[in-house]
Amino acid sequence: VVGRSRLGLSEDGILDGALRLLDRDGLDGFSMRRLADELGVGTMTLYGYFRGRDELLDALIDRASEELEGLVTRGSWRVRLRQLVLAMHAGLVAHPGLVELRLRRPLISPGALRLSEAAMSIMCDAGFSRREAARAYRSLFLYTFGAVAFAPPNRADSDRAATVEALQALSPAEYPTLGESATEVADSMADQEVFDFGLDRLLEGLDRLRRSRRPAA
Amino acid sequence: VVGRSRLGLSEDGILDGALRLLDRDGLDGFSMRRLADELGVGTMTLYGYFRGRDELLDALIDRASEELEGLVTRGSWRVRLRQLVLAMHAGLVAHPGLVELRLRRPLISPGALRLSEAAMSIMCDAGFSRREAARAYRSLFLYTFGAVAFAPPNRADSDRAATVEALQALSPAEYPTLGESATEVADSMADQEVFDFGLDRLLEGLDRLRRSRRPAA
DNA sequence: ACCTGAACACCGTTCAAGT
DNA sequence: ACCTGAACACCGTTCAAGT
Repeated sequence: VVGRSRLGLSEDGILDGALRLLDRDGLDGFSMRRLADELGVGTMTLYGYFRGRDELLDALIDRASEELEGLVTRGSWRVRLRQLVLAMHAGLVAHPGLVELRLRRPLISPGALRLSEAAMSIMCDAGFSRREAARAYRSLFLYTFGAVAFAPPNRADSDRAATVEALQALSPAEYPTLGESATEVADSMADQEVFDFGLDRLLEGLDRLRRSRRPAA
Repeated sequence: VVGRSRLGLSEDGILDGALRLLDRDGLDGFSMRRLADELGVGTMTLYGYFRGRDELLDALIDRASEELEGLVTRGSWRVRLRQLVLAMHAGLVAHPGLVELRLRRPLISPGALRLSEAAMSIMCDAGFSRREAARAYRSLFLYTFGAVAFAPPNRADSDRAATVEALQALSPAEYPTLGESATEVADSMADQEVFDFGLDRLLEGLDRLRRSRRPAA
């Protein structure tokens, strides 16, 4: 289905260009006019395929979230859930612009709900109640999106440098612990393992909850 | 220090107006021209106080983050850290627009670092290494900002409704667990307690880590 | 059916000026 | 010192038209 219009245009082709533009220039650099230029068509041509900017970006999210699906492998509920969340994280990191523009709407396209289905099934099978499983997945979801939105890896080094500078400017009297921990705090801004650290704490806490409800296991 | 210029203008007065505008109309509704109108001055007047839009918004964040400081009370490290994170969450929920515009820069103003100082000192006193404490606070921070950015409470009900609709449209064959858990999943979109749930799992996981390093306690 | 330029109501910011 | 209109280079989108 590769473009059957006069100019070789199609919804998919437009979305490809949009994702390319978003990855390259960020959300700030994204505009309908620039996208049209990128595709070599008039701006208004895009409005024949999408009702407007918002609808185009929604369609982009919907399509991209289908690619987030991670291979669910064998192992304990905890191992499988961990893999699922790490796959979601990796998928988002590949396209940080998507996270930025998803702030204002819930993520409930069929593609995104595949992940929900997989996560819920892992947890319900493991003995969590449906309510616990729903809350747990929601927590993991918020943590994962927060991590990509507020600590995109491509920004890690500059954030680290800015943090060092800010910490050095503090008075040791008012900020004693931060003064002693300047290195560790700055490192945590650039540390790719921080996400895994928090994820493992969350999973540990979920495991404790599950064990307390099923003392036999 | 209430406005000493010809028009009664001051940096603080401008920031007050900016926060009011941001709370009322969201980041989409915020513009330099509208802020100037709101304040009853010419647009360019603002440029006498701030170099531009970005600097103005940065100043707004810096000032607002000082207000996040929660009263640190007595209790175990876990109780105190929990209160600190809940205070941060409540402060952000009061001004969701701030979260939106903080996406692109690290949060390292002195005001924000007060919270870091308090959290680091609680955890280091409790026996966490500086590295663990830094990672732990970073995880809590990402979780908290993610929760406000991707699940602002004022949007909870409409998100819940949209989720119910999306879940009902799914084929039970492809999404069996989600079909059974529709109520619980939809509820988790509107559930004010989801934040607390995830926070408590994180804290539980941190407690397990701490205990494993200090088997005596 | 598919595509588009012109026009409208918006932006942020530079510049040169007004008091 | 403090304030500002005009102008420039951008936006998204409506409308009326071109092929």
